Amino acid sequence: MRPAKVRCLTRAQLPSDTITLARYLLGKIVVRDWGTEQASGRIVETEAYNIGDPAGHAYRGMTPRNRSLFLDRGYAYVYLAYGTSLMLNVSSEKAGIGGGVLIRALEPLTGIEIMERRRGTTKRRDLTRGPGRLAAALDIDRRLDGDDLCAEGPLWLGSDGERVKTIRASRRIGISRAAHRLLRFYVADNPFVSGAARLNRPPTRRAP
DNA sequence: TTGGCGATTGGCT
DNA sequence: GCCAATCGCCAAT
Repeated sequence: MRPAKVRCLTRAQLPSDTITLARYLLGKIVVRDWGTEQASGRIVETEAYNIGDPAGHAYRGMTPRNRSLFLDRGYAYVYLAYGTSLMLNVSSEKAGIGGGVLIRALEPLTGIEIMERRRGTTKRRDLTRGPGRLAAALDIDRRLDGDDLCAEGPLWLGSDGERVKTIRASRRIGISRAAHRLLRFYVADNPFVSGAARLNRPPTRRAP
């Protein structure tokens, strides 16, 4: 059976609220197109950085770096973290309002060999598990900042109709402000989700 | 002009 | 689990 056709998401399909979008994007597909070849992966983990979030890059207003977060929803915001790792975000609010969804992990779908080459490993599970890793695998850098993800250009968002079964939430990874908020979303029991195992278990009730 | 600080990763103990 | 690498950003000087 051939894989289902991947259709580009339209801007109208995207929820115009950061947290709703972060959940909506789980199960959707990131496609990287170099013209002669292509690679893609299914989104299995996201984090929401919504309006008024002190952990979000948009919190202090627009700057040269973060201006893409203030575009209409569905545009790429790409930045370098720690001087070593590039991060892919999807702008998530109306034009003029800053918000974004960080894509934290993908399940590799196509173009596996390209991603293996770019990552210097053939360990399938490590190819796109983690935001810096998936950006490296897909050759995503600041040149793609501001790219329209709702158009079939070098980088776009698609769907093959697949729906994720169970979405779980946790604290976000690697931040200190608003750290308790449950704004990280991931597909339950998916091996390509990043983060420590204890973050990826179902919520447990506190002992009495 | 400068210095502190990350939405991480990979290597080593 | 701990920690160094590495560098662009930006608030404050």
